[in-house]
Amino acid sequence: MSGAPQTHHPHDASSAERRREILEISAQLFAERGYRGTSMRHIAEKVGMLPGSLYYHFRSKESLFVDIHDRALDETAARIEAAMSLHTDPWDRLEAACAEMLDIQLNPASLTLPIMNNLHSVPEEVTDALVRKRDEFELIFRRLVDALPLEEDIDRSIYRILLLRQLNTADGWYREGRLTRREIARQILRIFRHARTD
Amino acid sequence: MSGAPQTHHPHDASSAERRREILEISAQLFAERGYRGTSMRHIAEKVGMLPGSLYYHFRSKESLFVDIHDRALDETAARIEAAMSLHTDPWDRLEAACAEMLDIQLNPASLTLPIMNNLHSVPEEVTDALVRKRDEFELIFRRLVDALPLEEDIDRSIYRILLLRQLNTADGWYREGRLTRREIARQILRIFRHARTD
DNA sequence: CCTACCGATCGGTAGG
DNA sequence: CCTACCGATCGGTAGG
Repeated sequence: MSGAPQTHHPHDASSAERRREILEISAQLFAERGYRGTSMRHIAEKVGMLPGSLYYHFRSKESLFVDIHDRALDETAARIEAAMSLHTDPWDRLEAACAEMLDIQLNPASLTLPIMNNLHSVPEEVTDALVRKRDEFELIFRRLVDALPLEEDIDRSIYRILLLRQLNTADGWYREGRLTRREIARQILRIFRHARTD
Repeated sequence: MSGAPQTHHPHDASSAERRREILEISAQLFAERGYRGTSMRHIAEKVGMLPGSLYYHFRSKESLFVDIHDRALDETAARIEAAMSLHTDPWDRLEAACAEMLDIQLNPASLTLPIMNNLHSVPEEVTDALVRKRDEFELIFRRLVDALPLEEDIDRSIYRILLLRQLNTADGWYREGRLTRREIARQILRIFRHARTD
């Protein structure tokens, strides 16, 4: 319960802070320019240290990325569960989850912009671990979708995949101004809402 | 009408063939590993020439990518227009277009796998040209969606964007075997079909 | 966390 | 289309 990070070196308070700072800054860079397009030198520059110094905090670029990815998913899962729990109706629960997810994905100031997709820009050695973590995360949506009173000719597996794609890739086209995040969540749900009439 | 490529050097028949071969092979590599993850050396190796020789056929890696992108969109537009034109009902036309689009996006042997999204893996100098070309292509879907008898509280602009996202990113999750491309097109349309009842 | 550095790889070019 | 090469950049490390 101490919450100590699983680092491989002394983790006093200031070191943990610094580590967190590196995570947040590099998360933004990875989100903007992709894994390969983001160099350790660039990260170091924005953090305000020299390139080699990053390796005092992280073993490698890959482990830095995996760390961001895992933390982002954990935090996102927690926020979504909290938002869902305020509702009981299955459609309301789904909408709350989607709105929260969009809010996270579309907020550039967010600590958590994981590059949820386009894993082919990440070296193959780490994709296995990322996919496993992601599958675990998506169980939330599997449960949400399974609880829906959907029309019977809709494949729930495809339905879930399509919905998640929509949420995860929204940052690729969203532009501040025209529509709020919440209005977009509404429109997505508007399209995906196919209630069984019983 | 000669169909001669707009190259900057002699384009006899065999040179045009070679050029085409480079385009097809590099298109696949770009699709698999992203722009930055694909090196000119790797392309050259798969084509069967030495790295420097690629520059006999293309001015730069960027221009090679832009060329692939433009050709892919032109060919895709032509195929979609042909598929659409077999129908008159707006929903049938949309479904035909989507099925064709999916068929292209999900076919690994296809000459045209453009990496339609994730433009942030491409250097900024070329994204303007790519986005312009893409906007032009998407006019097809703008017309298709505008012709639909949609329920009135659905934003056609968002609707079009969401549908295109779905089609363009399908290769990120599709796995051969479980469902055919046509069944997926059906499921997507099943979700996006919200007819006005009038 | 800095200094100083390594080997590998990259896009690209001159000259034939 | 090959030979031979360039400068730049990359992830990472030793030693302090």
